[in-house]
Amino acid sequence: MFSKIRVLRTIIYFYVAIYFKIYASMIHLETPTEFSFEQTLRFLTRNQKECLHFVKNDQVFKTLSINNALVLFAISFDSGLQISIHSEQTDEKNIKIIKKYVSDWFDLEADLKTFYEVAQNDSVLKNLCQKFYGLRMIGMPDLFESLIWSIIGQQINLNFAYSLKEKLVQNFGQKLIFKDDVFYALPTPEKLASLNIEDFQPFQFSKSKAQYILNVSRAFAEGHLSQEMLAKLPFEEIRQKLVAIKGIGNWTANYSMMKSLKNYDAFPVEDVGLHNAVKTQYNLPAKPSIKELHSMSEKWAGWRGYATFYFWHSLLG
DNA sequence: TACCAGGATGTTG
DNA sequence: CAACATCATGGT
Repeated sequence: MFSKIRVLRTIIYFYVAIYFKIYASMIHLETPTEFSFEQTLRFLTRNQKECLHFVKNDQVFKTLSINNALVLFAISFDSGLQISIHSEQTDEKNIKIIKKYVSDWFDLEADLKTFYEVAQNDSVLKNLCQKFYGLRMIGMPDLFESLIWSIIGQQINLNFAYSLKEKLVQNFGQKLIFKDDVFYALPTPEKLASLNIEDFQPFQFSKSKAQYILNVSRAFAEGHLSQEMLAKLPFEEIRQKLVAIKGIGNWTANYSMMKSLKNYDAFPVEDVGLHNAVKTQYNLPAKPSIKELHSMSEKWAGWRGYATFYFWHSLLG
């Protein structure tokens, strides 16, 4: 009789432990009315070489470095976002950080209603908004990541850009192994700052591209530049501080401002993808000039970055 | 082979 | 300030 109670107690303990193991690390994140998980996945799966997140069975896997420790979590959708954390320690602090990260990443806080109202001024953009209803600007909550990614993407096609990023991440990034799968996170600024131009060349980086990446990495590693520092500043001051770094031009600055700093009006007007999308969507005989784009974009005032994102999305077909 | 790709910098008029 | 030249690297 005594041993039966012990067995029973053990069983109960076991299931209680399982319960907490599973449910203590399940997080629910409310989504706004204008939110489409389908469009989110469509964007996130746009390139097979993407190595900083992973999508399988409508679940998005992401590794995040929190206090120098990698944490893996998976996001799925079921009347709101469900986040499960696959990590040993998941304290309240980490949960808070992850919630904030996902909210920023999928841009859950943006006032999409107002964007859609503004889009009514432009029949072409209005059409895209109906087609991609609920698409939010999938961002990069980490400014360093968006700067590195946009420098990689300068003047080369996206496919090649993804393959350069893959090499950078796999060779210098942080690695986490979970159930025989390998998950990566971006190299730290310190790690990249410690490299030389020659270290990049075996991976097909041009010398200038490597130098630009070093410039940004060193600025971050040495504390001359940080996301917190910039986030407080007004639009033009942020842009100027970014452009002051050799290798960051207007396109890169605006790209990062829209993707990482929630400057929804940031407008990477030099973007070739935008040019192609606008040509197609407006049925123009040729790609628009920068001047023409500035003029067209007045209709999107306040939301030029969001409009750009929708035009990019139209390139997926 | 010439031209293109989610540009940036430097020089010239 | 705007137009041009040059830089690099791979893909088509």
